[in-house]
Amino acid sequence: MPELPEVETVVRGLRGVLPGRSIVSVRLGKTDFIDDPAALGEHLPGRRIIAVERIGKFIRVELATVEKGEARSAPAEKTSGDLNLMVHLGMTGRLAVRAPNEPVAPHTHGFFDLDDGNELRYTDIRRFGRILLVPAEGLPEFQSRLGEDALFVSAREFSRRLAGRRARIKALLLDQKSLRGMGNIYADESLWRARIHPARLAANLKEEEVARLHQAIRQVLRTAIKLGGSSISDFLDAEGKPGSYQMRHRVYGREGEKCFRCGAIVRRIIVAGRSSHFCPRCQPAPRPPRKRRRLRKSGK
DNA sequence: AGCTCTTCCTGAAAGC
DNA sequence: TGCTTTCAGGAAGAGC
Repeated sequence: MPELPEVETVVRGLRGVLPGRSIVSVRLGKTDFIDDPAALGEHLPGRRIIAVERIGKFIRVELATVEKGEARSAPAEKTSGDLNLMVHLGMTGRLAVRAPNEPVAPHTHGFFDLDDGNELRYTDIRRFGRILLVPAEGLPEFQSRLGEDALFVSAREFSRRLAGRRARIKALLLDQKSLRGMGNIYADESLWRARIHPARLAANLKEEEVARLHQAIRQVLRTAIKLGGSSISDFLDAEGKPGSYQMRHRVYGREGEKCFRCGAIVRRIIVAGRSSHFCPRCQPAPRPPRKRRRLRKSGK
């Protein structure tokens, strides 16, 4: 499933081919994951791609209106865009440039025809992804609804975001409004590295634990990006190549196997509605051992 | 504020 | 063998 490292990998791939290209036309299949399907055909054709960026788990394709008289060979870049095509890959989304004669993968629901004859294709088996247009002036608000990027957040800001929060740390890591870009795999991996149990309340973390977690997140994400992300459940980069970070997973998907650090058996529990993998010895549970306590016989 | 539950969707895997 | 059920999960919304 695409999380920050996978999205970053896709963005880097697209950045090499998309800027400078113009969108000629748009063809759509199923559209239930698109905010305003009609708007795509209305506003994209004729615009030129000037940049590709990552905002949390969103891919931002920045588009500019091509001025009248400006040849299609005119230098790209510099002008600032007036429209952004935002793509969230959800669980199974893929975004890649393909030649028209290449076979179309099943569940491909979006074709953005480019002026060089190629197609930017959006494929999404489960359609948990999302596509929407955000005008340039709406971008600040769009961004403000997401937290700091998990890869760039400073130690100070990170700890400020956790301070006083009564939510479980796992829930906060997954909450995009708190920290953008984290997903289930990297949350579990980071917590294991930092030796923090996923069900701990953020407010109860000691200062050094918060610092350790911040470090762990950076390390895990950086290494994952370097390896092209994790390819489980068929993630492929923009060129169709798998990443290899799944080989480095220390707890995710390892329930019942031995902890790489201490040898205890890795467990899986549900925290914040998500399956959470952890080592019961390295990541001690918070005091009330998460058992469901019987309601006390009323009285006082 | 934050928890649980539900919804969306499909394919893989488990169950019978 | 083959059909049925369960599960996985990002994000949003409801209800408590």
